[in-house]
Amino acid sequence: MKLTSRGRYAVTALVDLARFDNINPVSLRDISLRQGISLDYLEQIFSKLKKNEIVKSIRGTQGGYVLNKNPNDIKLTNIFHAVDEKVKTVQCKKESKKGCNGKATKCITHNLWDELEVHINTFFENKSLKDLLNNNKETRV
Amino acid sequence: MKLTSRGRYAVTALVDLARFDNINPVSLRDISLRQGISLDYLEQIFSKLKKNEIVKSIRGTQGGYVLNKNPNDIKLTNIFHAVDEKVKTVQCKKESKKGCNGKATKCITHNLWDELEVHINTFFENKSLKDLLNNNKETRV
DNA sequence: CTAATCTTGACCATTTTAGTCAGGTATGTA
DNA sequence: TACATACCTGACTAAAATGGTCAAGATTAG
Ligand code: FES
Ligand code: FES
Repeated sequence: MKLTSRGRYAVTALVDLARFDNINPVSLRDISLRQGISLDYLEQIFSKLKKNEIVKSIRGTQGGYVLNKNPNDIKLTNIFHAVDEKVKTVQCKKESKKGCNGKATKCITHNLWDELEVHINTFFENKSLKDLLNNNKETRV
Repeated sequence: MKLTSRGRYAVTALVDLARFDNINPVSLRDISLRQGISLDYLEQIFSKLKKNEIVKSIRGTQGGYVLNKNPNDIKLTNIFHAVDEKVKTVQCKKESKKGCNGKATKCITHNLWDELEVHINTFFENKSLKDLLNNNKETRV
């Protein structure tokens, strides 16, 4: 199971953004330079974050992005959902009674994978951007 | 983040094996038929499980595989490790002070990804094959 | 002997990832 | 008004990972 760079970048970029957006919009160019993430890739990512109403954009000179919500209301779940970083422990559809690869029934370990998915998602639901900001200011233990 | 079929198959196959190995070795062919997993793929998987001393093999007619340990001592961690299903939340090396892609320092969200990795691995460390057997008996009735 | 099984290694199609590239369009400022 | 800054969009691609298949052989019970 691995976390993609896209998901990592989305969170990192938003933490960066959250730190600086008090006064002015933050440009992707700045984030790119500060965090060492490709500008072109960031643009793809922020396009998704915008569609999901996590950030707002301001065009033109001196423009950039600002958060569209309180950092406390932006959970990792929301961020990951926005950039299609989903937790998938199975192939089969949840609604369907069928198993993976169109098998007639669910497999004998199915409950386990459901549990695992819940376990991971719980982590994402309990972390907000606010937590990450605090966490980082404290230089943390 | 997604769990690979390889990891899922390994666990499913071992649960199947654990159910039947009381008397005789269990052939991969049987597991393949019961669980609907490609025989050739199972062979790759069991080769790794054997190298990691999770199962023993018995060759020849009436041969097959048997568990090499008590189901209680086979954790998901062990199984996943054996088949290279690792939890990776970052690209950078843990030992190194450098960040992802050879950056000079770790990123500002690094702690988060470490936490996440621990959170997931904890789940795997607390589940044994025994748990899955019990679990399954309960739900079967 | 022969059928059932494990053993090994090569091979491959498809999908995903992590970007790059090449254009736009909008807008504050000089 | 010119122009630099920044967002916006879509196409493209190299490399890796995934989820297998295929072929050929070695062991051993019956
Ligand atoms: S994981 Fe899909 S059938 Fe169990
Ligand atoms: S995840 Fe590698 S530097 Fe933070």
